[in-house]
Amino acid sequence: MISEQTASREDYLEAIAKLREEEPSVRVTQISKRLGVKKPSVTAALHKLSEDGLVKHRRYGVVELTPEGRRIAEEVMRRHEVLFRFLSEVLDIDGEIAQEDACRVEHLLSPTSLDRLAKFVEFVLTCPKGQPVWHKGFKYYSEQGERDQELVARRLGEESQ
Amino acid sequence: MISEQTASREDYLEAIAKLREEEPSVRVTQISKRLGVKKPSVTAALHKLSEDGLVKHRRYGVVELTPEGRRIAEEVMRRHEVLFRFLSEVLDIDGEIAQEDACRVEHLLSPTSLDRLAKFVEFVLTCPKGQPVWHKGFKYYSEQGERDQELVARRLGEESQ
DNA sequence: CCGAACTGTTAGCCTAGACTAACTATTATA
DNA sequence: TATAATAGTTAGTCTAGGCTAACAGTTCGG
Repeated sequence: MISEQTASREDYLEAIAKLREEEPSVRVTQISKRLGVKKPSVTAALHKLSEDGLVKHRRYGVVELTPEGRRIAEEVMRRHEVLFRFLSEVLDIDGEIAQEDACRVEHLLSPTSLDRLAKFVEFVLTCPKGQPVWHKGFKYYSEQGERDQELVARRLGEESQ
Repeated sequence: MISEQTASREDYLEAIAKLREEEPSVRVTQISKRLGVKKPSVTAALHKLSEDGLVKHRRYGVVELTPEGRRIAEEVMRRHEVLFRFLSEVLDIDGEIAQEDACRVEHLLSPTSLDRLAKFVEFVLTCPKGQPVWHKGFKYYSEQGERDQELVARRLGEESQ
């Protein structure tokens, strides 16, 4: 479903958890479609995840998360959510792209940055000081900037010396 | 120098470019130290990068970027810079962590998101509407939030349904 | 100018993940 | 119930990257 070339263990757990919310039983084919990966890759991944006690899976049977697997999946989903909201709601990135970027980045950001980002998103969208103006302000600024992207890049470069 | 377990081709190009700024000639050992990777890994990486025409390197000699290699390296450094500034200046993340996160994420974010993030950083730090207040506002908010982090997380969760 | 010390390379092996081709179970339908 | 279709697995390969051990070049000091 979501286009990706390579999926990590965490992606599998996340996919299984999401599918579980949508359908009563999770099967290899569903995971395969969702992650854009062939079925043998899913089988292989499930083997490893089984060994690590994160999923339960008997040959030709359904796939389930263990409590530990579920815990991790939920953590990943939380990270995904934070990133997705930042990209789509704060940066106003197209939903499709925001999903893909969130998928890729969700495994790599440190907990520190992630937590801080969560607070930041919360802050920006809540705007406690009562200035939701800033959001419109950014959109305006950003659209203007589309024309002289180069200029902005150059300014960034200079300031960073 | 920067702690990392696995480095991508782009990391090598970036490291070479950075080292080049610091010292007249770049050698395998320097790259190895900088990326926290053993020397044979560097040799192997240089082979591939040579095949792709991104670096020039003769056995036991110095390492140089080709024009194309330099172009890519500069692009990566720009991405790194944008991410680092966002993390350290906007989110106020510790410099060490910000560097590491930027290193990991810089290869994965889409150009769209990256450009938008660059503009966002510019906007936030420039604050065209003349409200640098917001920055202090976030710091305050964020410190308060440290105590009831859980609560914030929960609120995020609810809203995302 | 020769050997010690350092630098770099090769060879061989490991891990994560993905793929195809071919085989085995299961399900469903005539 | 037999057989076709679908689902899942196995086996064998591939790629990117990393590592160690052992070998080969270079350089520097005596």
